[in-house]
Amino acid sequence: MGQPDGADETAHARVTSYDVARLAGVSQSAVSRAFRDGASISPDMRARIQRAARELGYAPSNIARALITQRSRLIGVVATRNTARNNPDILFHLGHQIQEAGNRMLVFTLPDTDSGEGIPDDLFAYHVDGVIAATSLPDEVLAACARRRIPVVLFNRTGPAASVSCDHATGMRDLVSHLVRSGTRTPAFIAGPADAPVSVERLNGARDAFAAHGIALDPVVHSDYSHEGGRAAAAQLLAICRPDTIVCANDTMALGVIDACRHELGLRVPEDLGVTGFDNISQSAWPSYALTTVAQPFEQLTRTAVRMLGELVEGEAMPRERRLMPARLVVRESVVGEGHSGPEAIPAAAQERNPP
Amino acid sequence: MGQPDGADETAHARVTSYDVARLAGVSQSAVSRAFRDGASISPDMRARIQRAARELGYAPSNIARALITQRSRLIGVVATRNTARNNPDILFHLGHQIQEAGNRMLVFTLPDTDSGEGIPDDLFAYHVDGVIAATSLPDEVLAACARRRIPVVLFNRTGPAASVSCDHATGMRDLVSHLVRSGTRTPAFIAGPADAPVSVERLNGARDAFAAHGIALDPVVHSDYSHEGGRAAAAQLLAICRPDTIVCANDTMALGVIDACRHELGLRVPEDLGVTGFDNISQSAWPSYALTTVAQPFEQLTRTAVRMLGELVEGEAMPRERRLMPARLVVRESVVGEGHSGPEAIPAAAQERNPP
DNA sequence: CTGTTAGCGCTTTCAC
DNA sequence: GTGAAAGCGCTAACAG
Repeated sequence: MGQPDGADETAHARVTSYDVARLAGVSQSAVSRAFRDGASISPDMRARIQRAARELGYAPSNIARALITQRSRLIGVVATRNTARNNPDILFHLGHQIQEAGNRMLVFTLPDTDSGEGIPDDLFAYHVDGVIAATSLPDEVLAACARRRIPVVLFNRTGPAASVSCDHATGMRDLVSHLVRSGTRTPAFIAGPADAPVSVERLNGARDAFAAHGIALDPVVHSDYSHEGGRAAAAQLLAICRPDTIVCANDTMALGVIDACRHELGLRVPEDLGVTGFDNISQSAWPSYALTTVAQPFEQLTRTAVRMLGELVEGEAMPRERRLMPARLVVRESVVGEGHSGPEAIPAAAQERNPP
Repeated sequence: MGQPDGADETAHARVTSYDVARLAGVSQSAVSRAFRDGASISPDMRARIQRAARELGYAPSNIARALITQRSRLIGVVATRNTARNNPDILFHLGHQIQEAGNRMLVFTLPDTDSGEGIPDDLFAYHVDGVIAATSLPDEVLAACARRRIPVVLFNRTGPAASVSCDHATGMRDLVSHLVRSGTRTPAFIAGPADAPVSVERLNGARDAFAAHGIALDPVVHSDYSHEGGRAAAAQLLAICRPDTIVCANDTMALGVIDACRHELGLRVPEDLGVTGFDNISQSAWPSYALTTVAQPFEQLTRTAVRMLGELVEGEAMPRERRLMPARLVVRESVVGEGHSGPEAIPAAAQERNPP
């Protein structure tokens, strides 16, 4: 029960531009103009209308506006649970930057298994102005978007649409160079799901880079990007061979590998085995792990994706341009330092130090 | 002219119900009915219309529908970066469950500092049917929603609206009971930001629970929920006193405390010092930490929030009901086990493992 | 600069 | 069960 809590009990139906117009004694179009910048309206009238609007608590309806304008100011973002779990910042940054551009983020979450067949109808139902896909969308969905002139930016994957990706291959090459200089000769690889484009790129990047040094990357086992998956893969791998370094397709698995080594397999990292990751998630910097990895420039990636989509919506960009953002090697202590090897490696607090 | 297949260059304007009606040789209202369940329409006609629609690639417009129906099927979700970072699953689960109910999640991200004054206009602009707020919304915003009959569910906080929260107090009481049984006598607390409702509840819960055992919780220091913040707070705390257990307001800080102890302060956990968290994020289960904590039932919380909001939208629920979901104690190894002699047994400055 | 008119794509009475 | 007409709240084209 309780008292009516301060809020007005009268059932206000939605306040419309018409109501404001009446109160201000002007036409509806005047109200419309008062709420759009660059419309031709006298400052005087605008002020009067704004006052009336405030009095009534009026805010223009984007829904009605979308209907006539053919611009909803809605950006569809398609993501899977993996995206949310492994790179939580991505969704936040996307939302934030979409907002800064004056739009709103409409989220389409897919279970990791779902291929996304079902979403296009909903995408169209809400008249999204554009789509950012952090999931591999089926080609038919992409084609349907193209047919309706809805621009799509693929995030960290490629396909028949524009895309923004981290340059995984180059990042891997830098990492591998570092590893080889540090003495790695018998590397193994723990990949993500076999159909994850990002994992494939990283695996191929690593394999090619090692090959360029005359080193074979073997064995390669697949896992699921998770900590538990990394642990299991490490156990499986180390039961059949003894690599000097395990290169992982992402940080989360690498942390699982380190935990498996230390807590189950009785192996020291980095003395007995080097471990590397990819992403540079925040946990990798924690001193318990100090994971050597490759940083994805998340914020730059999302910013570029949002900007690119904006340009596409305005018709200012090529519909299939690919933008690659550089990755950055982050050397910490999960592999022995350069020129050293084995148990006598220097305590590597020195490694992460920035040159003056 | 236009072939029906994908690579058509003709700029298809939006396919409308009118187009479908013409192709099927029926009225627009028939098309409308064909796409709403429970409308009175013959199965025969529905089939014919669906076929025509498929041929044209027609999907009904939720935007236009919203205008007439006064139901946008849009749910606004307000979150800060903290939410995204510390509990990434929340956003995913919310999105997923909102979808299952046939709606879509429109995300409003706020910088951690922003109070959210600016968002209500946008909320109204998109005619959201309801709002889930994982941030403390100013009372005026809540009042504005109430005036417009837009139901709001507060997530893990209370205020003049319905709410769904984890029962932090009871969770803390269970944790404290466990700690006291395990020998804790001189606990300290690391809280989150002083104005974070969740942190306040957990702090008060801990303080009251310890008081019931005749134990004072002291000192209490505030930090920022982050790993780095936890590390810093631990250093600060242990410089001035030597508690036997540090209770943290969330897991992330607790992990920072553990890292600080082991890697900077030369203290063993749990032998020299017990550490506990709250949330049960995935990292807490990792063997490097094995953090004793209290699990928030994230999925249940989000599910309840979504369902409750649905009921509110349908007018089936009390507008200010509060639902509390039970937390669950998760005992791992970051505090000494029951029946073992507590940390008092160990001389304070005894251990020196990792000299700085 | 301002008002009038038409209509975005849909659902809804209301007749039939 | 089906169709005709009216209009959701707004902006765009055109007069004035």
